[in-house]
Amino acid sequence: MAAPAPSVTAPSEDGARQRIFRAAEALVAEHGFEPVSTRDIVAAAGVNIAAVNYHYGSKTRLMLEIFRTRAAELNRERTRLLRVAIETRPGDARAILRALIEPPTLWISDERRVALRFLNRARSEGPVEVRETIRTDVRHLRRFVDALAVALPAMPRDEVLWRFHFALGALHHNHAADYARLAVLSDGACAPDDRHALLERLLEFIAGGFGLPARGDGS
Amino acid sequence: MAAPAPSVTAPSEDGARQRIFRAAEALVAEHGFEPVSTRDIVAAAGVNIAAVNYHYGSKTRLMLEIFRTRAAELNRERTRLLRVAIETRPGDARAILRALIEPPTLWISDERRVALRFLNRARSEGPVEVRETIRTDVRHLRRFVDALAVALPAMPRDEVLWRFHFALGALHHNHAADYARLAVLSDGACAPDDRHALLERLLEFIAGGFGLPARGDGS
DNA sequence: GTCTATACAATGATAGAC
DNA sequence: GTCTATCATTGTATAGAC
Repeated sequence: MAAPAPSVTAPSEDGARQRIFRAAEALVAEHGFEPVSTRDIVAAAGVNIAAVNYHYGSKTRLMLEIFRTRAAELNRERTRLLRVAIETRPGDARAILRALIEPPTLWISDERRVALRFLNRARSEGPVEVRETIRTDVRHLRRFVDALAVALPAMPRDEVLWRFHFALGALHHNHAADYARLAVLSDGACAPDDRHALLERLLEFIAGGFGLPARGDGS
Repeated sequence: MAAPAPSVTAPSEDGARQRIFRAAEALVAEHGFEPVSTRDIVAAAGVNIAAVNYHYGSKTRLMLEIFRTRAAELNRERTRLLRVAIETRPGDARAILRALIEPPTLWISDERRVALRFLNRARSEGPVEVRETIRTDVRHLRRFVDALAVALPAMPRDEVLWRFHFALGALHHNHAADYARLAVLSDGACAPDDRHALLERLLEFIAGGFGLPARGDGS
């Protein structure tokens, strides 16, 4: 979050470790896990084949580290937006859902795009250990479920949880391949170019799934 | 489709080819693509290592064949239900959506469960060629989009397509891992044991996403 | 046509020298 | 910290027996 602090010992501030991280993230984001070999990564990073194991232990642990780093960044932003939503619009379930889906929809700067594509690929194609982490680490999601339960007091908690589950499905169905399929199905009419419009569409779909009335006034 | 015709030459009616198919499907359904090697498959099928290449050309082509077979079965059933829905409940968008999600939710016999788990895994973890097929072969989905457009004449076709896209996301978010995550998140309260209840929940979520009013009377 | 034994290149990982 | 050499395992290919 703060600018990189200059260090006396200069502990590989942009050393081999960082270069491996960036190269692996970029290659996997573009080509996927399966086609990217350790040798591809070290070639792009300009380091020796053994460096991956030295710095990260294994290819899988490298991928886990990238995943954890980017997922933490994403969820930090979500949590911040959730706090704002609860404070400024208490009881507004739509604002809570917006905090959930806005970061993964609006990360569109070059750097963020790469991070997002890596995260999306990791979710489905990633090594078993990454998917294991996704399955068991749900702390960040619990905050949203709790907030939704407060905002929707008439809905049983089971019901909130199920609908939240379905909402995550709709949200996660946003790989490049998913949109490519939609493009085929729509003869090119539907493309995720306008991310803000996509955000509003997705939000309205999910809000409808939660039984919220169609949006009346602004926001 | 017809019963196996007795043949004089007995052309491997339950021979190596079939055994490889079944073994691969079962192993991948249980363990996933990555951990199952060609040698695991041939060991389970009781055939030689070269048999996979002889009968299917490659491991990937074997997986493609399994995928195409099971996906065709699933989509045949969907299409049949869609036809019934259009005939008996013309203009009922909820009935159309039900035809889409019922087969992949209610395939619960032992044999169907295996086929479904394979299809779900193929969708995310599968080889690039399988995902390529999923991306480009959308004929079966087009029928549903067309039917929905007829049933929802006030909704622009773009809007139908986008909501259909989100609905597929909610529907496909039903891997074992996804439900495991929901179980963690709900402290064990939510589990997909009752598939009929799951079907109704999912249908109501998607119907809400399409802006349909909450279900009034039966069905 | 069907199956087997064997070989091959590429992969992720590791040991040990420097 | 970095490198070279080497390892077992992977998917695949081929030659030849039945």
